[in-house]
Amino acid sequence: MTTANPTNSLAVEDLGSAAQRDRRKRILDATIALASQGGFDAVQMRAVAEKADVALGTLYRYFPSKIHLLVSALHREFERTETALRDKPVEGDTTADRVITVLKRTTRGMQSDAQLTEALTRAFMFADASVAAEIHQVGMLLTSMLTHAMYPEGHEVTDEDVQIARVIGDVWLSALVGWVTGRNSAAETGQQIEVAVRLLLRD
Amino acid sequence: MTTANPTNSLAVEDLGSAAQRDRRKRILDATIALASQGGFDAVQMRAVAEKADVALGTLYRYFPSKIHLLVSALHREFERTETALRDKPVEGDTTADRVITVLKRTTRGMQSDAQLTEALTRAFMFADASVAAEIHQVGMLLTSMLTHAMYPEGHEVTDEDVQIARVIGDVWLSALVGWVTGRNSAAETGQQIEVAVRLLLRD
DNA sequence: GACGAAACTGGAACGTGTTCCTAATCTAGT
DNA sequence: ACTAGATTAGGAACACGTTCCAGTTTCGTC
Repeated sequence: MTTANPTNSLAVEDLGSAAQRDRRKRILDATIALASQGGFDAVQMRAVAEKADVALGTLYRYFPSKIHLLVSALHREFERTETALRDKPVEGDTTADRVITVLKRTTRGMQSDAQLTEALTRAFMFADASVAAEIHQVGMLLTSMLTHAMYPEGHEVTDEDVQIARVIGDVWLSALVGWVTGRNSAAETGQQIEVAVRLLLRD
Repeated sequence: MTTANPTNSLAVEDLGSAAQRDRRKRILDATIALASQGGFDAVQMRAVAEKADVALGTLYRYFPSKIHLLVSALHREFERTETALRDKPVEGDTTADRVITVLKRTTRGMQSDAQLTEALTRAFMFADASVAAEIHQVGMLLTSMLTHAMYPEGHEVTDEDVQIARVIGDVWLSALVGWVTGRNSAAETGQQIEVAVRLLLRD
């Protein structure tokens, strides 16, 4: 899956020079700042470029589209969340409780910045095949977060566990989309997730 | 929920004159024709207007955005599917079997026109709050399809049944998005749905 | 330190969704 | 049939994502 990657496509893991890493960071910072302030529509490529102090062409060299940009931002945010979560063990007696705790905490975090969440979620859902790589990474991160919640310490994770985690991830995403688009309230969103988890993890 | 609706917003249920109903139909026909031929990107508002033999301004009078247009098209298609399904009783011994049958049949139908499905699904997922009404209708239709599959004949439907149906609908949508964006193969999509249904409906 | 390649800047230009305006046409009420 | 009001046609204009280009700067190599 690791394709040859000579000089272009700095988007994923290629580090580049310090200046390049710094540019990339500035771009993602600008993206998130604009997104938190005005959501998906406020993340305008010209505005991102200006705020990141980078030419428009350079922005496109780093991120080939607005969607790539936002999904990459989502990835970075998610990584932050995941490492923060990885440290402290999750409280809760049953797998269901732990998963619900983790998901609700994450959801609450996202709901505290509705605009940002709207921007990132919409981008994630709108992504087409050209963003498959980045999407896949985010999906893996989410699944891993969930299996971690299911089994706190290096417990074996079966195929079925992964399947369940994936289903839960799907429901979580759908619920988030429902919330972002104003179809569900925050309470309904939490309930929707809880229902799904309890149905899927009744052991 | 039925707000006053004097003259505008013909999009949902307002019938209007025969000529207007005909225009609306021509627009949706053109939309679906373009979508099945070239997917989301091929549904260009100028192209739809021309193909439907309608001015651009008129198109926007009937459907206030491309997303509204595509979601309305999805709604019409879904209604067609649902009434077609409603007739013949679903075969299958268990609830899980019946639900899987219905979903797989529907999925197969959609996969047979990949471009159309891509267009409609992406629109559905990209929709923002302003499309909430149309989205909600489609969601209700889907839930009703699923509860119908669970209980063939006028059997009572509990709250939990509806919740389960909703979860299944979420998973189905996520799976569809995965397929549409080239992340999952058709086989994986089917499997993903089957896994979720069997987990949720093990009685 | 000089050279060539790659990256960056600044900005023009293009495509498509959306808005807006004017003139022509249709519809309802008399 | 006539008129007022609503609807539609036709098309210009604007916004933002994206592409492209010419000139400048940075970077690796000798």
